[in-house]
Amino acid sequence: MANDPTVPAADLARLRLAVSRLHRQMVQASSRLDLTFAQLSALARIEAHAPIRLVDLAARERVAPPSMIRTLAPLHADGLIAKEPDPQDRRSALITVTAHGRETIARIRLERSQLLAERIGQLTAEQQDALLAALPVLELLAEEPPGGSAPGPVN
Amino acid sequence: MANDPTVPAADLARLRLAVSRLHRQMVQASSRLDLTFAQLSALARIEAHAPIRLVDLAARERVAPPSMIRTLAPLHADGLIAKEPDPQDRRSALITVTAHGRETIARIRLERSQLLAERIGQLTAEQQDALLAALPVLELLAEEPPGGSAPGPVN
DNA sequence: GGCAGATAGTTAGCTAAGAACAACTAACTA
DNA sequence: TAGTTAGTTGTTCTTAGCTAACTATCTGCC
Repeated sequence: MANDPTVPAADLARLRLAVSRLHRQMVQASSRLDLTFAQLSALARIEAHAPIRLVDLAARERVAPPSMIRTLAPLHADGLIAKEPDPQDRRSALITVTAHGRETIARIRLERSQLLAERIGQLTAEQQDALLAALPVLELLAEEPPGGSAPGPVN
Repeated sequence: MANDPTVPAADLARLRLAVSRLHRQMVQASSRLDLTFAQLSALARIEAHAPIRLVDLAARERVAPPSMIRTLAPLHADGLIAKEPDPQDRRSALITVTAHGRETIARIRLERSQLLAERIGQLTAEQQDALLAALPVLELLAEEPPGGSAPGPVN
């Protein structure tokens, strides 16, 4: 099933540990005033796939629909996203990012990346390159379904 | 303060998103039966710095002492760690990993890495190399203090 | 045409992880 | 002896998810 195990288990453990510690650090560093990580992730997903229905969004984020509702509620209340009626199906709404939402995403990304930018800026050029080279791979791992089979239409 | 900004803000945002999504995926994939991420992180830290006092461990993990106590309680109850009296200071205890603890860490790392291993095994050799090359950089980012100044003695 | 079952969105209530602060005891230190 | 430090307990909070149950709508079929 798997290829030759070029990556030993010890390195996988290191990767797991680094990711979870990095995440904790990001959580601790983020002010409690703006969007949570679940909200940012959902927002980015909406931006990438808009207009998208709630169930599809929930499926892509791999959470149950009620969880997605809770995640989106503050975004909707603050006008970062909008729900338009689906002409094909009056039960569902098509979710989009508003102009205000796009501005907010851009602003928050800048703010949040400040600290990380400073620390990455102090890495050597080689280390920065290694990070950038691995970025698409990390994104691939982060996106891909743990289940394996296709989760739904590509949209 | 920072070097030339070789890494643009957009990539930082991608990195942040990838890390948080990866973390969520790992959380979802882990069975609820064994150690949590905070526990694994603390355990790895103890392993690396044993014998270590609770306050120092808490400082290294960047949490308050009560949080660390709560994290360690099940580990102590299950005999994964041991506390020896500090001959220098009868208030404090020196925390170490027991043999049972070491076995458990090894076993859990193997189990948890199973899924990740399969998915990484399906990456191309170039992608695997990129990941491995970035691993030390990720660890550096994960370890380094967000504050900047030295947090305490090296051991 | 009309009904049975499936599906979209939602609300209510619950759980777990992870962390915080306040306050306490015991021990150390100046 | 007074103040500080190490460990601990009680209590609370936030984030992020879940299931169950409900309404409204859609769809397939007889």
